[in-house]
Amino acid sequence: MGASKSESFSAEHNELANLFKALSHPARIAIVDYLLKVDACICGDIVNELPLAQPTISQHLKELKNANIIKGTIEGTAICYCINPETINKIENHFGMIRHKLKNKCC
Amino acid sequence: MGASKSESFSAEHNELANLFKALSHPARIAIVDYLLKVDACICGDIVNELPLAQPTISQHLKELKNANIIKGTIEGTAICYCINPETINKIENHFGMIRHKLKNKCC
DNA sequence: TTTATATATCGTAATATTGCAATATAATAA
DNA sequence: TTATTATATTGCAATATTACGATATATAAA
Repeated sequence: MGASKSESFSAEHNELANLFKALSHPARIAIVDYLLKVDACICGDIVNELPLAQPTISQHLKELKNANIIKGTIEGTAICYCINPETINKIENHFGMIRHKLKNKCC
Repeated sequence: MGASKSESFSAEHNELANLFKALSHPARIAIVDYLLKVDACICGDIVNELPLAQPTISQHLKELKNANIIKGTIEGTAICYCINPETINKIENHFGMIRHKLKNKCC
């Protein structure tokens, strides 16, 4: 075999795993980082910022979009990408919940 | 090609990506979830909890250990696994930082 | 209309991940 | 010592991801 047995796990566990999978590549972390650095959401020059070819970046952006980590709106010829705060909050809350549950543990 | 061009990205971006990669599989999310549910850290029966063979689970545990998400201490014949709160805090803080930076943005 | 610019999709080669049977290792029990 | 039990490692087949050249699409400018 080799395929992930995702059907064997709960929808929630799969959702979380997919969210983290979207963040599991340095290029995608760099994209998120860059979107944070730029003052406004008028982007479109991510291709010049990263050491990857345009189709590769387009692919990474698609994965971030599918995971709802970023949103893109058409702005003339370019596309304006920005981070989706809801997803960020969702992830932060998830780890806050874990931290909370850990408080009563032995370690 | 096909290999991730990780050398082209910063150490920090690679570190974060590796952390999320460790959480990018439903089995590993399920393991973390299970460690949270169990009262103490005396575990050892993760194999019976998940629909995967023992070598597969051992491999997933290894990846979580390498990413410092869990720690394992030898407890007689078994091994006692528990979640590393430091790493959880680190991730939570990262997203808190992102949320903070987003406050001054247009979306 | 034609050209230029920005992004997306297709096809494919290189590499990585996943899962497990078989086997190894290590500690305890008999 | 020889089981027994728990976990790790090896080897390999199936599948997924990554990267990019070529090409397609879509909008704006000339």
